[in-house]
Amino acid sequence: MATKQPTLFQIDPFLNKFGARKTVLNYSKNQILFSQGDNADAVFNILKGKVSISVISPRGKEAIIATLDRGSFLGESCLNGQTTHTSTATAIEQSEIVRISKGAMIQALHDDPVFSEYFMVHLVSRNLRIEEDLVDQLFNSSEKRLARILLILANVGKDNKPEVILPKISQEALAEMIGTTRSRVSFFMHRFEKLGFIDKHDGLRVHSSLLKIVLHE
Amino acid sequence: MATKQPTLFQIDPFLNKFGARKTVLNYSKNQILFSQGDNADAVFNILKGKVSISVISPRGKEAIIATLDRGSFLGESCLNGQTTHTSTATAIEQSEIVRISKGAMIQALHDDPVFSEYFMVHLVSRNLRIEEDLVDQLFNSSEKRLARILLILANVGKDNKPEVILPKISQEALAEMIGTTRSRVSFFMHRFEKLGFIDKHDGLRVHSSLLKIVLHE
DNA sequence: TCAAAAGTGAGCAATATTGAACAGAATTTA
DNA sequence: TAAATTCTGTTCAATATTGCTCACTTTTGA
Repeated sequence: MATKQPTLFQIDPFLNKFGARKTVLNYSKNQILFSQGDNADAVFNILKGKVSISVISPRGKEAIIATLDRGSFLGESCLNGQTTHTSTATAIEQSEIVRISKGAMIQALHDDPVFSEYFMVHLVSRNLRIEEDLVDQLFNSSEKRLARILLILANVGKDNKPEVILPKISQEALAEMIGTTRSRVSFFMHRFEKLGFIDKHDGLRVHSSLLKIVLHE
Repeated sequence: MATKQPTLFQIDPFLNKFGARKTVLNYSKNQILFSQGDNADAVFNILKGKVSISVISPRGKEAIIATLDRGSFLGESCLNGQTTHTSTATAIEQSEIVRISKGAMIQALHDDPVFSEYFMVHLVSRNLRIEEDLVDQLFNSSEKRLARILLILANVGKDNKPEVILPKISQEALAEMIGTTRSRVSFFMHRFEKLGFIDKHDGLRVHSSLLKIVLHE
């Protein structure tokens, strides 16, 4: 039976490349890696844990535009000449992160084609994922967007079990991920529960195959 | 908001790298480069013209998720192991496009660090732009999204003129870009016109500084 | 050039969504 | 453990948005 997802290769084999121009950092839950507006002069990679990327609108509304796992890069926009961060990165659990200075990153990308490819694959898949999120927003009602994000969260484990227990997540956070209000999330969660798509005995259980119905209308 | 694109160098100096594994193609207006579902085995670069990237929902709604100019790459997702295209690329005017086979692209990225950097910058800025679009969708009403897309279109010329004439574009296309209905676009265009933010004497003129008011509420 | 096709300006009822409120449940922290 | 804080379920009126329809106008292509 499918053992663990073939983790391609992690960043570890490359780490020594960066010498002193990298730092391994520990972040506790809710600690901030960088904030919207901060100077952008380094790229980060998640060795362990999870990080959310969020944006705050001028009117104070918050949106979570990504949650990233082990292996993901953050802060790549500094490679593009961006001098400040346009989003805020927050550890959502105890995390271990390596910080690579912009210079070291550029040099490594230049010198090591294997690393460069590794990084490029990350960029391309991030691109795809954001594009999907955008399409989701363009096409779907908030009910469908909620169904979709629940399915995505349920499939992180990937084993395609019929019923998956979700890591704890607040309605508020869900609302920020799909761009709606908490009351709306509450409303639909109830509907999903009544319809048997999810249930709440020890944690939140998602019945993927049923919930998929919502997506296909 | 549309980050300034310092035209770096174009792809031209790299073109000879690809030898016979590239083709320069001519597309007429509305001709399709590839369709959603097609096999993805090449990367494209726009030498001249404009291309729109669109997605069709299961229910037949269409969304335009990007319009790309000279210098942009398309179809990069094949580098990520994607075997089929998740979107459709259509020339929106007479265009000259170079098609580079996946193999040739991977090899060039591997062999030529300068080309690799050139491509990476493209990926990162595309990422930023899509992220902005997503944030826009998450935060803003359709009125603001319309204002924003008009401002982006008006700033392609970049000279920051107070009044810019827009290349012709239908309300339908605008609706597909911002994820709303044509009637909504029609409604807001009128409002903008009444308020003096745009006007329609010879083509569509956008008064950028006024229209910006809408964004800041 | 002229008919067909595409685009536009309404208007309108049915829905969807927001945003704010409030009390009770659950969780965290001192 | 108790108080403080965060979450949740639930209202509800005010808006925003959709999805149509229909009559015009403009553009396109044979």
